[in-house]
Amino acid sequence: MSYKLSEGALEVIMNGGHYDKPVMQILGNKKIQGSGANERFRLLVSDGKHSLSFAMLATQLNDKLKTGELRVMILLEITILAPGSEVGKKLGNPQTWSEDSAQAPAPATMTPAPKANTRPPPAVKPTFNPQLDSSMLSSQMTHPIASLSPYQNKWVIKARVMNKSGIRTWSNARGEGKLFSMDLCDDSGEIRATAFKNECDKFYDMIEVDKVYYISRCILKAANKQFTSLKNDYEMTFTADTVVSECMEDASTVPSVKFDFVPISEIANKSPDSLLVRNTFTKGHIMILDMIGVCKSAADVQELTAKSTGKLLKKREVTLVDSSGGAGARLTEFNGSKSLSCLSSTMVRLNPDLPETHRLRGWYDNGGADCDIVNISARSGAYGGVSGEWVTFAEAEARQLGAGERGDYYSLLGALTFTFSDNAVYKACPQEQCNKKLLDQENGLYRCEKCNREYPNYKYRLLLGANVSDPTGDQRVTAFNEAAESMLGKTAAEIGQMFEYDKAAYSQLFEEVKFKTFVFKFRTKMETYSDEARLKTTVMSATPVDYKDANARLVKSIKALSGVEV
DNA sequence: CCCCCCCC
Repeated sequence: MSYKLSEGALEVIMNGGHYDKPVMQILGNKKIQGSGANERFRLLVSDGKHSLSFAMLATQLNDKLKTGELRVMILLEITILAPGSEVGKKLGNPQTWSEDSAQAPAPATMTPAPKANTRPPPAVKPTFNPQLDSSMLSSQMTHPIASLSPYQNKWVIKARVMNKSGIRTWSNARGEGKLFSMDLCDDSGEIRATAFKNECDKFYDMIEVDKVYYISRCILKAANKQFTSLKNDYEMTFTADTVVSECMEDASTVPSVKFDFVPISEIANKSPDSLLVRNTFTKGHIMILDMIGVCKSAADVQELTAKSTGKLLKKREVTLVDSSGGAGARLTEFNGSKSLSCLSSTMVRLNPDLPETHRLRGWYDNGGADCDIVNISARSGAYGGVSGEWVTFAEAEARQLGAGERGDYYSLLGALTFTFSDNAVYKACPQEQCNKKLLDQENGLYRCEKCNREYPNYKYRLLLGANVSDPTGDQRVTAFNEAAESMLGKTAAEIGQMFEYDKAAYSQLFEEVKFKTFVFKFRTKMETYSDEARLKTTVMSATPVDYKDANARLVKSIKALSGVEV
């Protein structure tokens, strides 16, 4: 049996023409990406005259590839005329198809399958010119960003610059250089583009945020998901051939940046752990979000040195009120205090012309400025720490509180299950700032090792060991003077007197406080004693329970857990 | 080819 291929059909198709029901030979195939629904195969096809490897069996590109400069051949439907095992050989002597190999122009449309000996008709004027320059670009021939892949390098996108970084330089073992990057979007999707060295110089000034550009001839590669929160599996790199041209006509079809503003009140309830992006630099989880707010106050610029890198840093704290703004700020939590940080990718826009801005301005100017604001960055007490939030022992453990360098602070509603009366009170140095335990010289004088002095007098101080329980667990804690006074309900002086003169009352006191409930503020830190790591938890304060407040918290957590209004 | 996102 002989096989008739549609000789010349590839040339017609690749020049933008139409060829009805071409007969081709499939010389090979390659799985190119994805799996499941994204599975896609690239075929090497031959019409006997030319062969072409840019043929894809695709689904999602079908409706998107409406452009005139069809460079990828998409096989929508094929009928197998004969299996390869039967054909057994490559038909004809196909040459790899390229623009240059198309000598003759073809008509834009060519219907029924040509007879075997018909010479292919002349091709239409190529729509894609190797000497492409920006003046040739127009909306008529653009590709959706979502269709870009490393397997197809002849494309033009019409994209809006959402975001542009500053120029950054680097120097490492592999060399040095500079770069800037930008995030581009169109109505199909978004992609990160990076311009290195020469291209950095060439395009940096030209690229402006919010403008729309035609861009072509970049290299595409897989995006490293660790470093981007954009929804694209690929990212692009500018090359020496890259062409960028500002779109001067109607750009309204290209969407502008879409913000998904998170109100501050919602940020309060968000945890950076409900991660959108895993931050590999700090081993923690970060959440990237958009917010819009009125800057109510701004602190001076502070200079500090990063502990980890020794790098000199600058920071400036600003207070934003009400709803939320900016783009891609980083949510962090430090001892319960929430804050947003700007990343290098963060775009800060002043008075953006958005409905949300006007709404916020209206709110602020009409009393919002004077509103009582819940400060979600507040740290409780003088110690820093939890912003009023109560955690349980189970949560404290789950959050690994205390594992860090500096220790963590948290509040907890719990009961004293045991207090250790032994050595709970001691004679301390009478000096105001010195609370060192005195050594009894047995001669009416007491020696302070710290002050290197002897005193005839002393003051009583407390150092109380206790167990605290909550419904999820318990913890051995230590309470120093003031916290211990709160727990025992007596002053150190009173307790000292009891210890000296009324041992029974003293013992009774420690019995009485058993199962008393307090709101504790703890500082906890992992410490190592003879190679054994142990959590050292100190009571910073113990206050009686305000049950109205406790109830409100309970109601709030029931709501949060159940989603039901109570 | 970068890939840093820090501090209390």
